[in-house]
Amino acid sequence: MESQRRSFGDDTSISPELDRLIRQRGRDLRLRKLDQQNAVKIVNHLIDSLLEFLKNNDDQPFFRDISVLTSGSYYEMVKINKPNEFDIMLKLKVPRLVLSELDEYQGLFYKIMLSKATRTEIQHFLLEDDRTISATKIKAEMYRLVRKFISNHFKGEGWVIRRSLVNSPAVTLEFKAKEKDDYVMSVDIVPALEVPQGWPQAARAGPNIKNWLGKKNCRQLVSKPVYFVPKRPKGRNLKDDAKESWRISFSHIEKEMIQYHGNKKTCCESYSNKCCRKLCLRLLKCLIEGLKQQYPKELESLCSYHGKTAFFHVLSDRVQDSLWSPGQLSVSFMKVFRYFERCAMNGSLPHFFVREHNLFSPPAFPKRAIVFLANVLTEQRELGLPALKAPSPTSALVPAVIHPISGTDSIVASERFFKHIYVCLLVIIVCVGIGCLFKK
DNA sequence: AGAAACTAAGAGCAT
DNA sequence: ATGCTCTTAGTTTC
Repeated sequence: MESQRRSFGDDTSISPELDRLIRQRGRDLRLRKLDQQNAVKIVNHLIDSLLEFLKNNDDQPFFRDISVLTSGSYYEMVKINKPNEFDIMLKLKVPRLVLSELDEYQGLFYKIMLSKATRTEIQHFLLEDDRTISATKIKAEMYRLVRKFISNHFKGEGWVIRRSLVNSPAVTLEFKAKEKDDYVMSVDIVPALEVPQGWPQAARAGPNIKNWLGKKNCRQLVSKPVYFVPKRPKGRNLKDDAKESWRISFSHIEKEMIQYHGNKKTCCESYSNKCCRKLCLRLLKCLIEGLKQQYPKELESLCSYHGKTAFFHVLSDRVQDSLWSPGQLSVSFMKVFRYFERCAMNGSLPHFFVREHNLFSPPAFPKRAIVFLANVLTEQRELGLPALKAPSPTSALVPAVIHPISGTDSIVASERFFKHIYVCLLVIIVCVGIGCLFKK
């Protein structure tokens, strides 16, 4: 009995050293105010100018009527180490839409059509049927506009547009300071369609937050619109619909849940009722980054969104504010960690809003990677979380942006590119070889 | 549309 | 280390 409790979910066994490590690391992860000031000056200038450019641009009226939705960890206030990644969603005004879920993707990817024919500006972004909104066309135009903006207004100011990746919804801008090579920032700009007319069927049940945030807040959140970003599922040989597909995004809901995270309204209102929920998420993000750095190949499909999702599941189950008091930091973090570990062991991490979609299912997350992750997490726990110790401040500057919406590491695509080259070379060599044989 | 009010969190200082 | 205030950035509201 005793030993069984120890091997499952027993959190009483946190050693003083582990407790100290968790607290120390939690402090180190803070963003320095000076870094923030420097970053914000540059990034806000960029975003303000980009908005002005888009609102006044003459050649693409559809992108004139936009509004900004800041998202991602910086704007959720859970960014760790350095303020070097910013996520901006640009909401595009669209007429009434009809969504149809793509089979095989359990409610995450959709084909989006206009509910009736239109003569508004969106007509240039439709497929031949004059109804279906083309994700690739919208993304390509976003890219073209951002590139035009940079070359017209930001020449030589340190901003470079990153090569577009087929699986990412974002146009990514990178900032490199001239003097300091190591100073890198990135801004992801993601076009998004707003769908105010209720959540799609797959998410209709709503997130499991009634006990945690209360029925009233739940109703409020569920009455908000959902967004769709131009992202196609992973994999080769996609069907035509999948190539033009949109992925549902709950970034704005996630941001709100992180902001109003308490069971009681008074949570984090003053000193006396501070809680450690956000800190737990930061620590989990740190651990994930550390592991990805240590095993980049094996954990290629792992991203911070998996951690965030697990975190939400724990919050919705462990609702009492008192359980999350700062004094309970290490206990709380280990609860989150153990849940994440169990998800990996079971190969099951349901999307928080689209519950039938398992984020730990192949092909997006290969079986091998799940098994590897489960083993690595167990090992981490047994060794006292060495991955938290890894000094990552410099590594955080390596421009491997994990996008919360895209949920994939941007580096993946470039690796695939090189694989293609290898394969091509191999084929050529074999052909030449065969040719030589025949000559003989 | 822009200013004011409000919130969160880092910094600094005292204990 | 912990408690508290001040400052700044982001958001909301009018």
